[in-house]
Amino acid sequence: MAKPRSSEKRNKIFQAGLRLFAQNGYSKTTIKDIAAEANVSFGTVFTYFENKEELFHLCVTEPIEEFRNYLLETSGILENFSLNKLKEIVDEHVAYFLEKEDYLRVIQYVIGQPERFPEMMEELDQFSDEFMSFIQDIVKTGMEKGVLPEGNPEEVGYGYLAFLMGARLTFTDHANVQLTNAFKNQALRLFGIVV
Amino acid sequence: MAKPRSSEKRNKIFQAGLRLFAQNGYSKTTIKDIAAEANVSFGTVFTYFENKEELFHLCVTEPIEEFRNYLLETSGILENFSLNKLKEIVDEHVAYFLEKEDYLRVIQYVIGQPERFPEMMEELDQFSDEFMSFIQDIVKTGMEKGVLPEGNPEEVGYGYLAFLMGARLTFTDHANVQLTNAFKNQALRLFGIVV
Amino acid sequence: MAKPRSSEKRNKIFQAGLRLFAQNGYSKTTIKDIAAEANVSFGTVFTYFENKEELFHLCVTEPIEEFRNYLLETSGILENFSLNKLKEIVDEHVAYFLEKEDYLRVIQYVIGQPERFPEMMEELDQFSDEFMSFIQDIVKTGMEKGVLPEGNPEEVGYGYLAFLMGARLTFTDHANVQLTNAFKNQALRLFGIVV
Amino acid sequence: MAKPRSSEKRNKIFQAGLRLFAQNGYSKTTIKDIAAEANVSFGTVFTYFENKEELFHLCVTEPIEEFRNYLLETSGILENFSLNKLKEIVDEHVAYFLEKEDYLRVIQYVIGQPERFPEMMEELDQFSDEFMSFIQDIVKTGMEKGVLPEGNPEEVGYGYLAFLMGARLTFTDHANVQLTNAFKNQALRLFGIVV
DNA sequence: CATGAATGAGATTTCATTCAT
DNA sequence: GATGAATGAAATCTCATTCAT
Repeated sequence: MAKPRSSEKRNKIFQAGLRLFAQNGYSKTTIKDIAAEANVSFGTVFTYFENKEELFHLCVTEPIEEFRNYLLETSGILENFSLNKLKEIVDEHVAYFLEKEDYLRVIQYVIGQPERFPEMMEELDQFSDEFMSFIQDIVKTGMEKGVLPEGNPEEVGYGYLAFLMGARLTFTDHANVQLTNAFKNQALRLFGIVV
Repeated sequence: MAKPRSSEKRNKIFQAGLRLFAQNGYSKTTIKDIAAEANVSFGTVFTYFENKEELFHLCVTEPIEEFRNYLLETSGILENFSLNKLKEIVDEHVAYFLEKEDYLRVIQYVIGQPERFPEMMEELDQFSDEFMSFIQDIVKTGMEKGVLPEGNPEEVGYGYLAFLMGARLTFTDHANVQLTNAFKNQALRLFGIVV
Repeated sequence: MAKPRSSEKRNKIFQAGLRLFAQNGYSKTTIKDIAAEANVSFGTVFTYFENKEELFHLCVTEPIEEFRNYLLETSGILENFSLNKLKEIVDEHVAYFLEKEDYLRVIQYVIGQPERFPEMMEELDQFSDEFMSFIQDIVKTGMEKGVLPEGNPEEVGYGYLAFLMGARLTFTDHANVQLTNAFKNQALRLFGIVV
Repeated sequence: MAKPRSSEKRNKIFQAGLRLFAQNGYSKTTIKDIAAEANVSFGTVFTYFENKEELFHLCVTEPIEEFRNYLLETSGILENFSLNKLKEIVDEHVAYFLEKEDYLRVIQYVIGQPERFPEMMEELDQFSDEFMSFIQDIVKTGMEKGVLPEGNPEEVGYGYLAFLMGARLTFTDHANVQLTNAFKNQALRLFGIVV
């Protein structure tokens, strides 16, 4: 049976799932917990989601689109490149990664068990390719304009993504200003900018 | 009842547990799986470990000592600092982090659920403090000797640890030479060294 | 709340229920399945039937009347008994039993669980008594007129009913001409007529 | 994991399953019920059987062998055919079918839902073919020796099997002497023997 | 020490039924 | 009357742990 795709309740359940999957992982999170967190009865979860795995799957894949829009929408940078613009973008990236703690934890959970969720891995890999390609374009443009030092754009892409993930996942202080600044500065260093 | 602390069988079970916890997380990993992976009978696991949680706990905490020794034993660097020495150390760090995939996944699992395993979190936090302090000392020394550019040593510490974790956890290619070099170069950039 | 006793929709639901109960038994058949098979919405089933058990109960008991009419209406046979008339009746019985596959499966389901549906069992028992009594009358008349060999009319009644039920329930080929003829001939043998 | 194939407990569970599946059908019978009937804890059922369906499957297929041995072992009849021998065999068949109530109910359950358990249907069909072929041989031999009247052996086979099944399934009095005799006599009539 | 049968708590999932729209 | 979202009881199955052999 087709499940309703949007409704206030569905959204509450979805957010509850995201939060709890992030906090406790997939197996430890129970449907009962999710229902309670969403202030919804047990059976209602199954009104909106076929089963636990589907809910998890959607928690992983649905936000990708938003992620894509947010992270790549700033591609105007390429036409009018400048150091300041780069700083702005990096600041936004860092802030966004630090803010999306729940979602990134869930993603990490999937990446950590690639054989278990191959379909989801593929979607995530595709997105990470897009993101790294975007970074590489920035690096290339920056080098051409003489704003960034010589370097291997691919390496910067890898390093930058790893850094953003690690920053969010390694430190669990939810929003520490000092930490945020540290990461913003260090992220710039990965582009070769030493402030 | 006191459990034997070392024996060939205990070690096989321990390694099997580490591998499977890394691959599937805590809940998905069953004692039966561990016993099979260790080529040991089901009940034998309980001969060497009180229960599943204790085994997991030990998988997280026992290797910390080795980690500590390996990562910090190179502290001779401070007395005789040079760019080449820094490069060597960074190379080793990157290589070591990439090699210890299983262990780092397990650690990440714990860090991702800080409320669930508070005791283990504390031990890990302590180690990460030590490691960052080590890095800060390097940065301070490097700046004093004019080998490293001015910067905030604390920020470098945060960024470097985040980077190492993210590098290992974001990319699942088990051992990619190209990737390894990328990470080595990028890690140096976090110290302000642009090659 | 009184439920409507007849309507096109009610009938569609009833037939759908009969078909599915016959195919999958009581527990495996869901209201959702019945609604789908009847091309009716889920809640509508409850507009016409108090609950699942009532629908099942009615599927078992409502058709008894039709069964009674069909099987016993030929009682004119007694007044004008002949071998040909017996053959006609037996042919009709066999054909009718083979045709009413769904209903007979449902009946068998109830007979197979006598403690579970005692009320329905009683109604079915009553009908089977009537039917056997009808057969016994035929046998008695046939013996008196010298058309049938000596025998125990009660035994023929038991055997004949058992045979008709078994014929329908043991062979699942829906309508096999060869099988039908076989059963017609064998049914006559139960009356002592060897063709 | 391979399950133990024989043990006192396994047998108790098996018999309990057979009894309850016969009484309540597959869906209504719960593992809890089976465990209670077998005087065994809930989880122990899963020590001996993979899951509910496997237990049911085995309840259907395991006894076939015994059935085969019992029903066909009397094939010596063909070499030394006589009316008395036929009577003996028929008596045994009737008695055996009436005795094996549980098992026959379970078989009937499967035959009634042929699409649901295709694998089991196949095994049952094979056995019923063997049995009917055995009956046909008897009829042929009996006709050749002039002991049985002319007739179609195939038809007798169909009719006889249907009759035995129906006899057991239509009447739920567990062991009624009068009924037994009725069925023995009527069964002979299917062979063309009118006593 | 080593083993694996026994146990039952706890998780997922199904589905009859209610009831507001 | 018709609909289908909401509910929670009840079923199956998993698995850590115990303990007799």
